[in-house]
Amino acid sequence: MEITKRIALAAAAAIKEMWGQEVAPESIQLQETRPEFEGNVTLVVFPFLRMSRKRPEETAQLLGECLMREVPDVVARFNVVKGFLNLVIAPAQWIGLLEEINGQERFGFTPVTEASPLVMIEYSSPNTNKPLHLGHVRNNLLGWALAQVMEANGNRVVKTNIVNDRGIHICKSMLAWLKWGNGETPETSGKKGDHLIGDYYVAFDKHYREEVKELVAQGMDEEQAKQEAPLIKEAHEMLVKWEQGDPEVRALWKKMNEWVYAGFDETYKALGVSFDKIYYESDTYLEGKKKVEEGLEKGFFYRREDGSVWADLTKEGLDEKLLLRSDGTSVYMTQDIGTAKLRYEDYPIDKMIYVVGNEQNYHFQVLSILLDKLGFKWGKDLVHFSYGMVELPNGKMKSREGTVVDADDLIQTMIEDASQMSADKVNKLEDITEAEAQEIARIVGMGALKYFILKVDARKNMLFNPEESIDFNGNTGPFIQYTYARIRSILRKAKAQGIEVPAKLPTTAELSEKEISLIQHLNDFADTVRQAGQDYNPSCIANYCYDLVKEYNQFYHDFSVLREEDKDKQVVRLALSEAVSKVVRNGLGLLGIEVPERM
RNA sequence: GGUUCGGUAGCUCAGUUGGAUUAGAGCAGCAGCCUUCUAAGCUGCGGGUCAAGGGUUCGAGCCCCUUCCGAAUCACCA
Repeated sequence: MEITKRIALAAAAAIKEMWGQEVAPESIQLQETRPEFEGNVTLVVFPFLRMSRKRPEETAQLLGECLMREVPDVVARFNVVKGFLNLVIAPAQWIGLLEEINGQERFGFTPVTEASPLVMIEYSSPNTNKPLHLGHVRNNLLGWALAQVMEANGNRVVKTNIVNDRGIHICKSMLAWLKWGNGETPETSGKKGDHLIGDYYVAFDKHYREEVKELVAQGMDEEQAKQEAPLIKEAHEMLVKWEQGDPEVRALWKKMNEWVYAGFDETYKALGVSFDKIYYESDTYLEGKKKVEEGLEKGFFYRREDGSVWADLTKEGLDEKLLLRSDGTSVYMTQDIGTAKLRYEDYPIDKMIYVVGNEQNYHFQVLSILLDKLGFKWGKDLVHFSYGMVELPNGKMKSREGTVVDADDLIQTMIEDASQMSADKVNKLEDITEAEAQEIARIVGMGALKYFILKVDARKNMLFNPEESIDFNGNTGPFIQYTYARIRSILRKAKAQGIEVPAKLPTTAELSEKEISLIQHLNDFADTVRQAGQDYNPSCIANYCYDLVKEYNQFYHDFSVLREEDKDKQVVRLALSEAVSKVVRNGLGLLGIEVPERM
């Protein structure tokens, strides 16, 4: 049993015995002792002063004596500072804990069974008219990490993507391609499909703005000009044709979407993300209409004189929300309802998590209420995993102003920088093939990018400065990967010397403060994983990994793992190193960050 | 204006359910450390009114109220 748990139970029993009060063992505060005091675990006695009716010091003293009696194998000795009871734990307990951590391949993970709750996570959700940018990268990395975290906490997870493949935006790209494309394809141009389509989207916008400008110059007011410009009218006509199923338009749409999907797949692969099921809005938007009609019949919604359908949410403290336009076409909300319906037909999900930016907080507040009204049992408790925007030094990313950080460019730059970095190193790895070097550069470059994004609290807006490239030193992914690679190197060398870490560790070795602190730290991994799942926040795992590795590094410089004379101590330090590497591998794994055996 | 979220070092960020005279990392700056298990590292130094004010209590960066500043949102856009 865990050390803290045993202490908490014993303390609760002692309190009941001495002062006759029931205390839940979980409510007893146990924390790591500050380095300036002697001890490993500290029990805070302030909450029990009312029960003991004694001074803090006296209360702590009594509790300490009681614990020495009750769990003598755990508590070796204690001291009292004000209301803090500092406990020195018997070394054998720490050895036991270390064995336990090393004994499990996935320490801190909750196993998934058939009976585990089924959680669906929607993330990515791209539009098909432009390539992915840094904002999407944050979404994809968070979505993937969250899926891993939910699984580590004992949930069955279905990762899903809803592709926004229909609407005026894709018609704009199609039209521009028809007008100015001369039949250009990804093959003939050598461009990635999503970039090719993105270029035509930009081209449309450019010509469109010129038209508007010209109309304004002719005396038309701007709002009218925006609607009257020939290009936008043509795009609208194309959308109507699309909705009517015009074979020519549909064929073009299909062809161009395929190009985009091929491009996205490359980016997804580079990011290391994947999906179990992909939905397309072209399939779901009609379902949404049906569902709204259904709600209309049941009286949840109402129809206005112009034919548009609305939901009145004023009772919930929100506004009235449009669900169908007066011409009967669907809006964003309608599509999400349709998608929800199809999903629930496919999977009997218990919980739905939407990974979508915080700009849509209001949308999901409304969606939750609507899905609940329409009878989705998970609607009320749906989770909008709302993450903050990625900002640039001069504000938001705006594709029109060309101030976007392209995902593919960024990935390529990161890998090149990592490659350069290792080439510049003095103590380069020798006997390494070119292919291995490239693979390491990929792992390290992506590690830097992923860690940079995931270490920040998902809810907060974050800043990315393109002028300064993402760091490889300090609090970064590569630093953690580097420590991992070094530990692996130590373990390889130990093995070469014939030293293996046994399952049963020697108990005679004295443990230093640093070693005990490291074992405690390792043990916290389980709590961190749990917390990440509870708060839907992978960032605490990233920060945990950094803290752990930082502590190990300091330990590593104070002691020699391989040169220790005392065999027992050496084995314990090797076991500790192994445990750190394993926890780091699992922790980074949850974030989708790979670890290199050498770097 | 309503709603929601945020404000911690020059910059980027941590800070678990309130805990210990001194609120932590990294970057940037300065000074050291490669015959020693990988220097993508380690050790020092400087840098803070935790936006401001009040409250709750043994104790507040964290909880409550007020104010200031910033962001998002409040579309027959997606």
